[in-house]
Amino acid sequence: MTDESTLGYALLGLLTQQPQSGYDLRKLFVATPMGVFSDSPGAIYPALGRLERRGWIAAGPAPRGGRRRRVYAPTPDGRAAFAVWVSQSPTPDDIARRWDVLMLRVALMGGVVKPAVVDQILATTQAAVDEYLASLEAFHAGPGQEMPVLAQLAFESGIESVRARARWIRRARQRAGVRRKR
Amino acid sequence: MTDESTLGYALLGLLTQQPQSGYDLRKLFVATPMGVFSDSPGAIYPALGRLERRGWIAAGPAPRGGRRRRVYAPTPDGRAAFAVWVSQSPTPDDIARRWDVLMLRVALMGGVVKPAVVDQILATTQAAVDEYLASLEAFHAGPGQEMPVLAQLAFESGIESVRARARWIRRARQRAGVRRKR
DNA sequence: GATCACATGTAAGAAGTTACATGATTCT
DNA sequence: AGAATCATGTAACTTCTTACATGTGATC
Repeated sequence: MTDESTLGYALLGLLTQQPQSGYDLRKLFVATPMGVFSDSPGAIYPALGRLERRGWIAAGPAPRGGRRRRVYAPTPDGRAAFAVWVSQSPTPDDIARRWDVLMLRVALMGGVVKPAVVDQILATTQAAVDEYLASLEAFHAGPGQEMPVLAQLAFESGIESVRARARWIRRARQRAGVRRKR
Repeated sequence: MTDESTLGYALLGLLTQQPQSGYDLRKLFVATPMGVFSDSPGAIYPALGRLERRGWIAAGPAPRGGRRRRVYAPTPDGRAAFAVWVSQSPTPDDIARRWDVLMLRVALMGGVVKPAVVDQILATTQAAVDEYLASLEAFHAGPGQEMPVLAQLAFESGIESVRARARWIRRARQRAGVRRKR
């Protein structure tokens, strides 16, 4: 079976936090930065259909009276699949090109994996970010010098983003750790 | 006619800088952060085909002897279409969800649009980034307080990225302006 | 002469986008 | 009653991904 899409996992994670309908989910996606993973009904409803066919979510009983609504909740299989997804160790590609997906996993992993696993993932992330940053800086100091000025500037924007991530991850590990000792 | 894809414009822009083959372009995408816009032959060659059918690029004469190579160069129509694309004024969506595309435009706009247009685009970008940042901070200080700790952290990563962009754009405008006065 | 790297491409399938369709329910 | 909005979906289209196909020139 092929992998589920990022959007599918995002929906699954939100349902893990709170059973709700496709319409509710869509409102969430429109209202928050999670909308990057698409906020159109033409993506959300088919994704919910896929999750249902996989047996990862199931719709509750149809409400008697009131509007037609399908309130989905994750099945045990769905919870397990979601736990596997959020527990993935970050790959270099996650760091360099799918940071948003990694942050989605972080945002939704609370209550799903043990604090020790969260720490582990954040530690791996820190190492990978530092390494990636070093490679970008090396490029900038070396072959990057030959690029046109505007190309260099655009590249620096990328470097600054990664620097911001490197700083963030240190704070995040502290905050996540503190919470654990409560 | 529908819009060309981001990958298509990226290829067109690179060809504007330097006529070359699909293979050369692919090497570029693999070696640089431009790879985010896809670096697989299954995307690049069809994109080149589309550009050719649009009349935006044309292949030079087949080399006699040596390997089979199709060296593409932009046509006048292609140059014009590219200039239109890079000159677009940044939309809120460009700022919030397609920053990478915006940076691609910046990286490739040198020599294609007049310095005054570059300044104009960067100024618009600065205003839009500041506004977006303010909205994120308002969310963080308000409804964001109710999110789980890890979700807050992930959100803060996004805020920090945008802060980095806000700082970057100020430096970038200076550097781009200085260059102009040379 | 065999193998490797060059260079271009195609096929199947997944998933998103936009736009439209449909009906029920609540509001005025 | 009529309009707006809730809620779910479908259809056509585009483009990407992965994997494979093909042939030629260079290299050992």
